[in-house]
Amino acid sequence: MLRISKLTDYGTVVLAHLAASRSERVSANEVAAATGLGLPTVSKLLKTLARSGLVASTRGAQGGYQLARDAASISAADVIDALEGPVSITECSAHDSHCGLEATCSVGNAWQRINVAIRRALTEITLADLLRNHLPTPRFEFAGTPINVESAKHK
Amino acid sequence: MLRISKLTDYGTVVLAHLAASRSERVSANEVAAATGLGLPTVSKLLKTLARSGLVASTRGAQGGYQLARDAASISAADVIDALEGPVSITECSAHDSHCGLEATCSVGNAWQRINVAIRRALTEITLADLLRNHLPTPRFEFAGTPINVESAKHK
DNA sequence: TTTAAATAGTACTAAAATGGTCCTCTTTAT
DNA sequence: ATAAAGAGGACCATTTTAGTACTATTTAAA
Repeated sequence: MLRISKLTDYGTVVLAHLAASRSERVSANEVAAATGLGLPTVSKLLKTLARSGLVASTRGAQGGYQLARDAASISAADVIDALEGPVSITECSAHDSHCGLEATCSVGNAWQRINVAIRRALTEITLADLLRNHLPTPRFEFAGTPINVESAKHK
Repeated sequence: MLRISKLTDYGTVVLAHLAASRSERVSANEVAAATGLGLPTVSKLLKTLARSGLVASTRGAQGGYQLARDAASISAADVIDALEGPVSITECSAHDSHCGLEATCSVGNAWQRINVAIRRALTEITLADLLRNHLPTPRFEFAGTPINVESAKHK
């Protein structure tokens, strides 16, 4: 449910690597090698992240990428926005015939509010948080069945 | 970003209609007519919702559906779980070669925490909330550009 | 007891999103 | 000049999603 795309997930990994290489310029190649992701994929991600201003790029030989701002001021919401675009939680195909006059629009409104709530949560977590994560991994219930965090984590 | 599927959205509409028809048994046909959604789609949704226990079904002539419990005790999280299954926010294709020893796993952990936060938000909003929604529709910024709520709502 | 109105379950198909790769162009240090 | 980078697309395969259809089962009512 409500999952972010694999690309966004990878994007976080890439950004985390940049954050770890404190302000030193890193090439896409190096990032790929360090993270184990494919070069074309990493390259694509970095290009997108550069276009949306999260990383700064330097072209030419000895070029590369670095975080455009401090890791503490890049939120999870920023990353998602950059890689998945500002699409709202509901899409609403909006065929004119659909959605009579009843409770329907109310529902749309409610999803918007949910959206705001989620967004707040995403804004509160920064890249810096992602790095200092020697917190105990919380075990939590998910739809009744407990999720095995191991299998959900990057291996 | 982070959007729920159209089906889940429709599911909410369907549930809202059931909630509005206070405990009277409603057939899939009636729901379809009332909401403007296609009968096969509504039918499929109701079957799924029944299987996951959110609605109770009665078979045979004069049969139909009704909410299994009070609208106030059905959360948005319940609806999403029922219609999209308990998939975590990150999928993590987990090819063994990927994800070196570095910051990667940290990232996974962080997404899990984000997941918890989102889940809390989703659990706090109930079907009952979805119904009493004559709240002013909030206009809010989304990734810099203000979202036109009209186009995001059901039309 | 037959019939028709319903749901249950599942399979299938078309369309859209996603992930991943590749190619060409531009920039720049050496 | 050359080679090492990034910029920007185009492209295709795979998966997901949405929607439909079909068959079986249940049950109220004629």
